[in-house]
Amino acid sequence: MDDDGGLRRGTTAFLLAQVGADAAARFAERIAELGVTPPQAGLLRAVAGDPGRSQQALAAQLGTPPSRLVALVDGLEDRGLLERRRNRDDRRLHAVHLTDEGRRMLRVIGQAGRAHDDAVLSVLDDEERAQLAALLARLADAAGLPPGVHPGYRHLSTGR
Amino acid sequence: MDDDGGLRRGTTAFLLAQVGADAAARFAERIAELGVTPPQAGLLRAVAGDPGRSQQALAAQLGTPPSRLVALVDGLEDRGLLERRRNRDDRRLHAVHLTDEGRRMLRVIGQAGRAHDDAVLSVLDDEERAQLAALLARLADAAGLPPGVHPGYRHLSTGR
DNA sequence: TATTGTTATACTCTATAACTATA
DNA sequence: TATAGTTATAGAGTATAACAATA
Repeated sequence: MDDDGGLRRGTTAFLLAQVGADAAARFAERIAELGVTPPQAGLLRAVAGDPGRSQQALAAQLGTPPSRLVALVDGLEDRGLLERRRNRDDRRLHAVHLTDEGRRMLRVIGQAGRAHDDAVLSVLDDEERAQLAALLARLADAAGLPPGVHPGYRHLSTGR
Repeated sequence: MDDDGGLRRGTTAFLLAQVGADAAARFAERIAELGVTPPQAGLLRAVAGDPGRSQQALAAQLGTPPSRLVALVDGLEDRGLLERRRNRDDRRLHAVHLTDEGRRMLRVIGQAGRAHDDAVLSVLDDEERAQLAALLARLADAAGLPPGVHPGYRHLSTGR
């Protein structure tokens, strides 16, 4: 049976970190072909979820310093995937929107994500996948992780 | 039931990356109090698993460039947790060993790891923990992840 | 004065490549 | 020449803090 309670591979928490980091790395490789990094994909997704927000609001949601968000938006604006629209009433605010091309890119990223998901879980049957998804969702809830936000955004030095 | 097949939180692969990164970050915080980083802890563990190996062998196991391993060994040697012993037959080789203090530290890290594991999994009962451990072990096997080696060691630019 | 966004700077981590000493 | 280890250097990524524009 080769079942030692999961300790041959270390603790379950270590396994989680190990498998999770591998999954993240493989996803990064996949979307690298699209010319996008995981933080960029996350920002596109965050913008799509609630278009027109300020950069401050986006930074707060992602848990990243505003300065980093500026650089991220810069890169995606240069690539024509995002655009800043200045608010006429309060000219300090830059509402961030997806361009048509940004929406297209997000769809392609979504396809890549589903293909990636399928590749990662290929050795599990449907019931096992559902079990795993449910268990992980409970861990995410317990840890207070916001849906759709990768902890890689959170800056570590100040703790949050 | 609030069960949408796990998609409220994105794909299962994303959840895996999210929960895994959070677990890794929380473990890092925990052992930071011991004055050790996760890569250092991983190296101590690798040395303990097969003491006296050369730095090249350790670098190969961990999937890291030799230059990085030198720096890691340097830090742990300065802290008195590791020692290099020169091979008399081939004076190029430096066999890496744990010191007594290194063994002590590794035990404390192990305790921290078990406490961390318990904290991460606190919302799951014993049966659920076993299920999760088994599912993750299968994913790790399928991905070809070597036991006890965090992918964070693998350099990304050259692919491996 | 306070807030949004931006820029400047510095720091950490890591890889690559050159170098040394031994073989 | 080849190999183990080391050092030097540079790049990516990110945070902190100072700054400019607007309120």
